[in-house]
Amino acid sequence: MPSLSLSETLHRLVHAYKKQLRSDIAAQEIDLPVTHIRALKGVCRNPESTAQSIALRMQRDKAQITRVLNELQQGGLITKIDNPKDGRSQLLRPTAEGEKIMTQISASERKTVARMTQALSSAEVDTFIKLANRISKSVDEAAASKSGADCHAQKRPSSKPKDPIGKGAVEARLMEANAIGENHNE
Amino acid sequence: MPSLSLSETLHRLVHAYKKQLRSDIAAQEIDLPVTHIRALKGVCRNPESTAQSIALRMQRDKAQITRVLNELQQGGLITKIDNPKDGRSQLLRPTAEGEKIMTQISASERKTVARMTQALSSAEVDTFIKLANRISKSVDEAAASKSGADCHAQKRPSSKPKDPIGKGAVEARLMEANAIGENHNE
DNA sequence: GAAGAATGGTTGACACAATCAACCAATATC
DNA sequence: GATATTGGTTGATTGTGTCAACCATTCTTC
Repeated sequence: MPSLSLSETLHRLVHAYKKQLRSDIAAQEIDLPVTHIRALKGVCRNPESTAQSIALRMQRDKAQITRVLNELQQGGLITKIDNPKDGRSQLLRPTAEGEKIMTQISASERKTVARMTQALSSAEVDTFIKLANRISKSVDEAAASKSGADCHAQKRPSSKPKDPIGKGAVEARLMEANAIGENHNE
Repeated sequence: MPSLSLSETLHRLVHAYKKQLRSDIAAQEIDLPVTHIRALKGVCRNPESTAQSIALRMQRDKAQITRVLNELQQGGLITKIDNPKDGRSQLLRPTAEGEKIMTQISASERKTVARMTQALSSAEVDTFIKLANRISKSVDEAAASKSGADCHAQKRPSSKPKDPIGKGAVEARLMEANAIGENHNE
């Protein structure tokens, strides 16, 4: 069993990452919690975002997202405009200030990612991301099919798409958070 | 199919993992937060553990560890016995109850890890862990080398600026030595 | 062997993160 | 039109992480 330290590995990794990112962000005099940053990033990536779409994308509780978005709005980083298609929701747009902050954040994150991956080749980073995503996917599927099913069979809908990736694009993709405007759960 | 950024990948991964683990743990009617579980694990693994050694191993603040350990003690899962070698510290030992719980937790964790890695070969898991550890190490080293230059601490007396959006350059100073060189691979 | 630094541990305070339940208003469905 | 559903909000609560102040013991050094 070579995998007993997987959980420790994960905790350490994320702890190190968050700390580093916060440090890099703070160094730019941007004082935003990580969750806010992620949400802002989501808003900037997709001009049609709503609270719901952000919550879905981040896989977080909508209550949490609501609060984060309201704080971003209060801080003047995003605006909400009434959704003409649905009176219940508002479309989220970054303000000029929000775009500016986003630019700085992106720089910080690039820096963070560069530090994290400095000891790895592009191919290794690529491998890591692929493996991590496969792990996440397994967990999500296990959770989705948890009730009742004896689930000794894999719920994988069909063949696992191999997701071919050009090796040259690895660095770029590190920052391309959201190619996921498309929903990714079938 | 979407290839996420490294940061999103990490967030999703850990979120998925924690959720799954909590679910598996709860299924055994064990009501312990993840951090408590990790601490208990640390105590069980090393019969000579102290609060300090646990904090170091988990790379967490000693204040947090103190509280977790006290709660574990209150819950009757561990005991503290005076350290004959050092009047300041106590050695931590699991109680019989603690050992029992630990056994159940281990089973849950094995299950969780099995789910997470069901789509991976053991070689891939191994690769993943190694890459993750190298990343963590890079971050730790970056943090360690950075501290000591700038970083003037700043305290915030009282007010509750529930508006985190602002500027207020709050420096995140890192002290916390590392000594993470320990390789524990079982 | 006493002054002072360093260490192990505790406590208070607080910010961030996550989750659940109740709820309102607009939509959709019938 | 009654009803269920959905997007979003709010309150409450728990967990997680961090900093600072502090006490007692131990170590250092003179």
